[in-house]
Amino acid sequence: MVADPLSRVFSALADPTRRDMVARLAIGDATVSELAAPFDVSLQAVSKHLKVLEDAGLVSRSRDAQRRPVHLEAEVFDLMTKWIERYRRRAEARYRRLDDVLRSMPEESAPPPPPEGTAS
Amino acid sequence: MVADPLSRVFSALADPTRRDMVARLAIGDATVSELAAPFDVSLQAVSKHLKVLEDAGLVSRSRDAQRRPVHLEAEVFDLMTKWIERYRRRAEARYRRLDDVLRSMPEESAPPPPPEGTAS
DNA sequence: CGATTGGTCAACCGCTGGGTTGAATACGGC
DNA sequence: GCCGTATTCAACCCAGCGGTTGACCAATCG
Repeated sequence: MVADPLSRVFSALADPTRRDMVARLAIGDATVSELAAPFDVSLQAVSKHLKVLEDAGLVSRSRDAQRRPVHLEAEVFDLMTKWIERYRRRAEARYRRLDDVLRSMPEESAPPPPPEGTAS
Repeated sequence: MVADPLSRVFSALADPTRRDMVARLAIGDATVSELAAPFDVSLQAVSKHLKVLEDAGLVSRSRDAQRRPVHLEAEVFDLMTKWIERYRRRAEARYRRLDDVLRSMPEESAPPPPPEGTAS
């Protein structure tokens, strides 16, 4: 899995089980078994999910005797938030602009608008 | 593809090509061919990508003669943003709390903390 | 030391995702 | 009505994902 960071984060969170794990980890660190408990899957499956989350930078794992406590890393969320906010704002701005245009020229809507239609 | 909305949105954006398309659409609506131009894939592949984005509620498609202009829908972004913000805030709050704890009791860190380790 | 607990590695399996090509559909122009 | 343009549908291919089981490490307990 050698994808770009953003793809890794998004695809890590595209799985509901992994999102649930993140939700659980937001409350506090947990061991693999603790994380596995609520889910009806093998420990190995959970281990795989954790690897995905770790590769995405969403969690980190340390060591405590036999246990491997999992810790949620909040910073990576920013990567997503920034990307999302960027395009959302642009889209919303466009929407408001269009709104203005429609208000200022209400007759230009039904018939074929002049020539070309590529630019904006 | 009958997954929950959040999974659909995250997994739609897990693909770099689709993110690029969203970026392009943030500038303004575009036809399928226009969207396809920058990418080195077939028109059919682009059509599939658009279907994924549409199923996720990220874009909508109308009709203009033979063309099917694609429009970015900003609202769905909120779904993600809300989810992300929720857990990020919790994780950050925990982090600050831990910080406080560590500051107030600097000796309790290295040796095995009392018994049990499940709760928090 | 051997046994137990906690977790990972490896191989495999069925399904889906992203890509292809080729045929079909939906319009507008003539 | 026919042709070209814009897009989608259908079938197929291959890689990767999420799941399994079985074997394997790591560390603590007796």
